[in-house]
Amino acid sequence: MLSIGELSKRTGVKIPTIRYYEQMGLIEAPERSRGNQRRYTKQGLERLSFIRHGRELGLAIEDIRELISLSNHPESPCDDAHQIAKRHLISVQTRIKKLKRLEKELKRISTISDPGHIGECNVIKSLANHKFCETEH
Amino acid sequence: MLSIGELSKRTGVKIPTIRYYEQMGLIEAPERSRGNQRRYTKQGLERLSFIRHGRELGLAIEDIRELISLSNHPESPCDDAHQIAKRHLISVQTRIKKLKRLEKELKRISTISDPGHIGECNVIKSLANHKFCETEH
DNA sequence: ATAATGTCTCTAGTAGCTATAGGTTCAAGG
DNA sequence: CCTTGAACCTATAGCTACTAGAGACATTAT
Repeated sequence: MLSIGELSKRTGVKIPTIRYYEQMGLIEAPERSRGNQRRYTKQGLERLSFIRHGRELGLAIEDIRELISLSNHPESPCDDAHQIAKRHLISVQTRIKKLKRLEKELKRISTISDPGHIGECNVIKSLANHKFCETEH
Repeated sequence: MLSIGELSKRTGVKIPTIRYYEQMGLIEAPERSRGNQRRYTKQGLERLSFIRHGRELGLAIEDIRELISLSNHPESPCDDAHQIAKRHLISVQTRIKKLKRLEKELKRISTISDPGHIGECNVIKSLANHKFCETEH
């Protein structure tokens, strides 16, 4: 039986976050000690690790909830789980593309040398100026 | 003089967001029409564009606030603005790295073929299993 | 003049936590 | 057995950066 602190250490999920997950029904409320403290089993640890991994991959809580409910019906088709992963893959690839454009721009504006006062600062100018836009609006 | 709707169209910032920025003091409260509607000048448009660009680059509101206040003192040194851009560049590069690891993992788990039922689903298994972790915990 | 669209304020909701206050319980040392 | 200090409890509020809704008023086009 694990206390909430031990569970937190083993999963890397912070204590208030664990309680928050319980409150929103993402994990089951565990047994309590005589003094009303939470006591977790191996199952509790596994589920929280599952959630942690999903969050690390950037999945939304609701996606994780869906995956959990899928995994509770071991005979149901696997397609849905793959769909969630694929959908998320696409959004991750989109984010990577955007960040790379952004990286390029930041590199450019953060390495140019400036005369020394804000009036001539290219960082400020870049942000003010539409012609540096890579997205249209 | 631009109405809030026109300003919104030209900058790509949604109307409630513009009002929110005003409320939090990121943009100045503009003049009003006789009927109490906001009327923006070219300056208002420029400042909001500046903010929009910063947000597109992923800068936090507080960073943008700082840049604005720097740009209001045109004789102050330019270093601070570069610092903000550089600090942000590093965080962007970190995010890119993380997302790429994530992309790899998602690609792997979303393309493997499974026997058809959740009991054998590798998407679920990957999330449950520590040995697939690329970060330690 | 009237209808359609735009705008106003105010409040509450969103995601995913994090922090604080004030009290209780647990485990270890004496 | 008693004490002490860390860990735990609940409840509430706060965070970032918006977004959505209600109900009323303004502007614009016909």
